[in-house]
Amino acid sequence: MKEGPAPTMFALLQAAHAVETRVEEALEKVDLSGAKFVERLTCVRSNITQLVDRLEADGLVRRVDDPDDRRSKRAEVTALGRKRQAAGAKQVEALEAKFTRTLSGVDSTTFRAALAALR
Amino acid sequence: MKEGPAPTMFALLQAAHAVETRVEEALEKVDLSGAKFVERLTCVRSNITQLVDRLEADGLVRRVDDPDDRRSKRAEVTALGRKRQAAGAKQVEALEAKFTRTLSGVDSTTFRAALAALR
DNA sequence: GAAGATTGAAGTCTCAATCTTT
DNA sequence: AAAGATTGAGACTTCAATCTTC
Repeated sequence: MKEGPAPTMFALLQAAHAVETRVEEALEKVDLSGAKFVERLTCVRSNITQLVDRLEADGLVRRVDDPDDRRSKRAEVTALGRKRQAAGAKQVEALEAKFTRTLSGVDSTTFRAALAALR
Repeated sequence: MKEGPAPTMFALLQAAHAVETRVEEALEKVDLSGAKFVERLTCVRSNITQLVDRLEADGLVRRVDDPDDRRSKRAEVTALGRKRQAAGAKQVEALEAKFTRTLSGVDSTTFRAALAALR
């Protein structure tokens, strides 16, 4: 019945998942999602298209033609978008503070070095 | 232009995302996905229904009526399912080994304690 | 009514194919 | 041909509603 302790790799994934859930919940308070808040650029183009679709539907962003390149569209953040972004940032900052407190007993340099090695 | 270093919280999420991508890629080699391999029970019921749908479509699982409770279905793993599971486990083990090697310079007890605190 | 499973709808992500513009 | 955006399809996840059985 060999069944060692849960590998560290899964402990990492589990911890990250828990943190991510908290981030999503915090952003939900201000009617945002993680994806909408981050507007990440580390994804495929079609994902951005759909994400901007949803942001535009929420009135947070407006598509504008790029005058310099007619293939391009610019996503212009609306006033509501800026307000929402600020509210989201506030939520995330609060979470970061709590995160830091939770890890107050840990040497952050070492911890971050370990995470960086895994990237 | 205050713009501190990327918070540790995001470093964690980023590292976990990188690791998860590698896990998915490894499982893809044996025609599995992370969800199909883990068959996690930490999700809502409707998710399980759909996951079993996909597993059944792949021939890895078979729905069987529960004789003791006519509301229930049992998901019986097929021979192919067991074979696939073993292949997936092999891939994951290899990744874990690499993961451990990458973190060989880190005190795993401390690292795991930090992760556990975040759960 | 509560517990099983399922369905429908929506968000997030990826890939392949397409269309326009450069 | 290469670079922009988009569309269509599929995987994964959640929630709300429904249906059957307990």
